[in-house]
Amino acid sequence: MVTLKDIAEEAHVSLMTVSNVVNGKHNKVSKEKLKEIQAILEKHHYIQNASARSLVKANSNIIAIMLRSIADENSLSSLHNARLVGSIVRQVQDLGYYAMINLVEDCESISRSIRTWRVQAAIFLGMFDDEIEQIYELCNIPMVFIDSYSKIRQLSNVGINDYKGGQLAAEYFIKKGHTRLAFVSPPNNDIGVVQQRLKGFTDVLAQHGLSLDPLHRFSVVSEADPDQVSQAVDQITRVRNEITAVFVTSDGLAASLISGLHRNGIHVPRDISMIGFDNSRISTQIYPPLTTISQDLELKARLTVDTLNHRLKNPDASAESHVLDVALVERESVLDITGL
Amino acid sequence: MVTLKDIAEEAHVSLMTVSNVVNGKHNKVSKEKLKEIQAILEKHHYIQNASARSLVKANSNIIAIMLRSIADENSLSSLHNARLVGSIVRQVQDLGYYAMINLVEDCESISRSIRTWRVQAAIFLGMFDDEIEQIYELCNIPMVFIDSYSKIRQLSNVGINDYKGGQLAAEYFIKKGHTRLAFVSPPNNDIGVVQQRLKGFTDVLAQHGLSLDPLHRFSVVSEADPDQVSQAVDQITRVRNEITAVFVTSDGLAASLISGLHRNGIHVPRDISMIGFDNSRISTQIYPPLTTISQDLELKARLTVDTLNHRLKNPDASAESHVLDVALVERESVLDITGL
DNA sequence: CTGAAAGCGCTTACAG
DNA sequence: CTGAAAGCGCTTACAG
Repeated sequence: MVTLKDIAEEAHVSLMTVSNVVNGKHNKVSKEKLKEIQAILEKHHYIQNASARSLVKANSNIIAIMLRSIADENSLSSLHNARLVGSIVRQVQDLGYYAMINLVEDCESISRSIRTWRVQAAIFLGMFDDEIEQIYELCNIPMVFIDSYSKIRQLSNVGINDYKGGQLAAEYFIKKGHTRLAFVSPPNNDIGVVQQRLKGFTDVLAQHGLSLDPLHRFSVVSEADPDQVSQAVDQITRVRNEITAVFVTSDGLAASLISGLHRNGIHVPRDISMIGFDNSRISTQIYPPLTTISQDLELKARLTVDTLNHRLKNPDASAESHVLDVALVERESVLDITGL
Repeated sequence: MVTLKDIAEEAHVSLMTVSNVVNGKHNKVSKEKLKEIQAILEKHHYIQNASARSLVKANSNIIAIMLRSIADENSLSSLHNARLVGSIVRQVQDLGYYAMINLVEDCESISRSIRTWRVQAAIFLGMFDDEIEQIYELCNIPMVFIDSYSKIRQLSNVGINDYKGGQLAAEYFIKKGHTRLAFVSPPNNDIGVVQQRLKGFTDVLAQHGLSLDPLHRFSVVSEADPDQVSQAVDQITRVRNEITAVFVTSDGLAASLISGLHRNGIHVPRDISMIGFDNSRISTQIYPPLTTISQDLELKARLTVDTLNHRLKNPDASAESHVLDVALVERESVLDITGL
């Protein structure tokens, strides 16, 4: 592997001069030497040793993507996470950083990999709100949490208006004549996103003198687990005559429910209407196409990485948060029953 | 940040002794000192500086995952890639390596990131066969290509029996009475996987005195692009009376086609039968549930990382390749028309 | 079992 | 504009 020293010898200059060329400090080098050194660099395909640079500069240009890993579940099997991570990696790379990806189970492992690599900034996906404070105190690097509802003030968060998402779903159902509703989500005890969507949903119901029967709230721990899904399908089937519409917090889960219900002879939207969340690709791959609450994942990824980049370039910059808008995308999974 | 030196001073021993403790060379340290040093290490939450270690050992414990990035497409928006990458990251991490993820557009960028970080091993997804030789000569580290059909002998590849997948689809269609068939895939000029599936498919047809009309082969460059998909839907719609069944090389694309055809009044399997590929989750989220060729992505990920790990632990080990089996999973997207 | 020396490849800070 | 010195935090190779 060619080093600065090798190049310096061949160019009959000091190592420092080559370093200046490599690092673009061209004003510190005479025009002739610059050209000559660049040619030699090119000829030998010189590539900087990131470890050496990282060691002396005490930073690494690595941005870590931390994915909470839940038991055996594949963290990238969710449509939302997969697309988001794909997009984040692209942004990270486009800004000249390296993307390291970590599946994390506890705070200890987060801090270990941040510190061992002197990771410069970190992005957190799927963390529980109560862990965030702990993480935040662990390492003093710029961090952005995605979709968190932690109460810590100094924290950068990029999320969406989940509350509005819930509102939109409820308003749309009501507009279409639905008053007996159900709600399906991951268990919401520790997930702010779910709590907010639920709150937006029930607040609108309340404004219309309606309410969500606790018996019509169903939870699915892992939407990748067929048993969990079919259990939810059975629960909905059992109350089919008590409800006319279901709000589901992810399109993937909604799709699974629709196909499960179909097997039980319950057709969407004929027998039950449904609204999903995310506007994932699957919402147009199924029949009926799914009415859903859309969010802009590319923008989410871009704001996340831009925020970190900004803070890395301006150490004094304070933490900033972003709340992205959501919108209802009308398709065909909700039946208009106002006429009935 | 606490260093070996700090620990050494506090323990009144040399830096070397602490290093031996940290690296588990416990036989080189007396029992008493060992305990004492471990306690101090623990107390200060010592974490090794990976850059320093990497610099002197000329390796990094980083395994790079190289994803071919195609224009604007999100490389993780494909169900297959997302799940595979999720699984690979888990395996990499479980074996004590770090996962760096790179979207690559050209060979240059591959070599740059491998060399700058002294990446120890690399995994390639979605590479074109003709680039592989070039990549292979670029860096002398263990590499595994996934789903490649490069002719280079020394190369480690982990793939599936695509040819058999094609055979299974054709045999099943024929068994169900289908003789006028279509084939939908990405453009297959440079993708071995597609070529093999097609060859398996047409070879079986030939054995039965049948053939695939070139006019019934459709290609979709990016299944994430709605325009591309609806173009394929229109093409199929136009020949609907000439065919009774379609073999599609991915479940995601099959799902999109089914829903697109549905909008054109063509129902699967009533009007057209369909077989997909991968047995992705979506195959059971749609209606009708998709008959498909299944492959084991978890195993694929495990073999990939195990192969690399083996070669890293045994520098003399030669490149090994794996071809995983596939199987047809029967669901409801193929109509039995033998009686008609 | 223990440690002093040299060096991995680079940058910072300084002197010319 | 140019370069000699020191050091980032660690490991290897060797001497005791």
